Amino acid sequence: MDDAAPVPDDARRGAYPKGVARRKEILARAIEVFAEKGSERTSLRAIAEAIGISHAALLHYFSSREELLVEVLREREDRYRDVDAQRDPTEIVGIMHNAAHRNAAVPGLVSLYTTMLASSLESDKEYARDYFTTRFESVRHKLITRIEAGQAAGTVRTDLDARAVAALVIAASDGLQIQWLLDDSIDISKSLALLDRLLEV
Amino acid sequence: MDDAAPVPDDARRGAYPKGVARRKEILARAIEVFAEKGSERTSLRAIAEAIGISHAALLHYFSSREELLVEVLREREDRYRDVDAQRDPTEIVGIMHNAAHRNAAVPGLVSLYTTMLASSLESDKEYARDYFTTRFESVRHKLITRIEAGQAAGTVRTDLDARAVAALVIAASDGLQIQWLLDDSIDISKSLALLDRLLEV
DNA sequence: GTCTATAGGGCGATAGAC
DNA sequence: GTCTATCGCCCTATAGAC
Repeated sequence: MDDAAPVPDDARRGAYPKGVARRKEILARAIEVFAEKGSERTSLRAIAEAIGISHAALLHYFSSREELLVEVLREREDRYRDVDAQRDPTEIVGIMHNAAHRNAAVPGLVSLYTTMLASSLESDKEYARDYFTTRFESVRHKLITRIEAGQAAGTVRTDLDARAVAALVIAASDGLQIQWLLDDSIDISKSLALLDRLLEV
Repeated sequence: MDDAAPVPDDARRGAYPKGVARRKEILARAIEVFAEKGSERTSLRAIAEAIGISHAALLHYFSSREELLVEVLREREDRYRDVDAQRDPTEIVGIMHNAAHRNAAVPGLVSLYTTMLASSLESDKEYARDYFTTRFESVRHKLITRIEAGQAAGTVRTDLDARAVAALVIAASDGLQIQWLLDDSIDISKSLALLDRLLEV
């Protein structure tokens, strides 16, 4: 939160302090909107209307619809980074479980995540694809560290490849959320707790 | 494959024999096209062009773009139903593993599956949502039967809830495919084999 | 059964006034 | 910094000729 420097301290796209603040404000409002309305009506015009500005104003802060939607996901995830970091470093499924629990309150954001993930597979969606590949790689790494810590501490089976487990845990977490979005009788907690038990020594 | 009866023996949408044959032909061609090109350019116009007919002709056989894309997924899946049914009835992860192996050759179809799954979450996509909810429920059921058979045969841990395991296995399978689409260093087989081992007694 | 033509609309993005 | 206006595109779906 500097004041006069023209340096994009936000690490992204040349943005000046005032602009950065407004941008954050817009993102916060967008998160609220998506939490309620989900991946419905995600055109620039619809989002702008929901936020209460024009779609042209939206494009003043985000250079494209794709960038806006990705930044919504990033911002939302960043909010909980510190919370997760404070958890027991040998917990593995626990941190996904925690995220799933938070997400249960905002199916709209889970739906947006899924929609953007699918669209990132298209060749002209570089911005989204970069976000997801980087995100997956970083989450896998975080998990690998935890898995190895758990193995060293004797709470996790040592006959398992950490990277394969990490990919599996993320996959389970993402996949269960989708099944749950389609059928809320699916019990994400139950399946994740089960996976946790399977990994135990 | 009857001949003159106006009954939709295809179980769907009033279609007459000649029409059914042509419809299947179109679906087969569409599967080829998607296998190559994936979830790119999936507009009716683009699909029609790739197949070599007009988009209006396409709509003569499928009442909407949504229906066409769902039927592509259904047709493709139906092709392997018998193959799976013949496998050892106590195999669990094996049948997902098998599907994953088939899919590795056609990332385009996996990508289409993911895109349609995401879009089925939107409220105006009833046709797609019906397909996916029914499909998930039926795959879960198939797996539950296998899990219980495995438990009875003594090859699967008996301290696990079959439905929770089923949801987990499907989630893992779907989720790993997505990670693999974004990063082909992800080893689906390795993670699935690992899950298989975890379920063993 | 397949085509061409077109209706009819939403979209992302830009230009330029204030 | 935000707006209105508009461009130009692509889309789904339909109508009607052949």
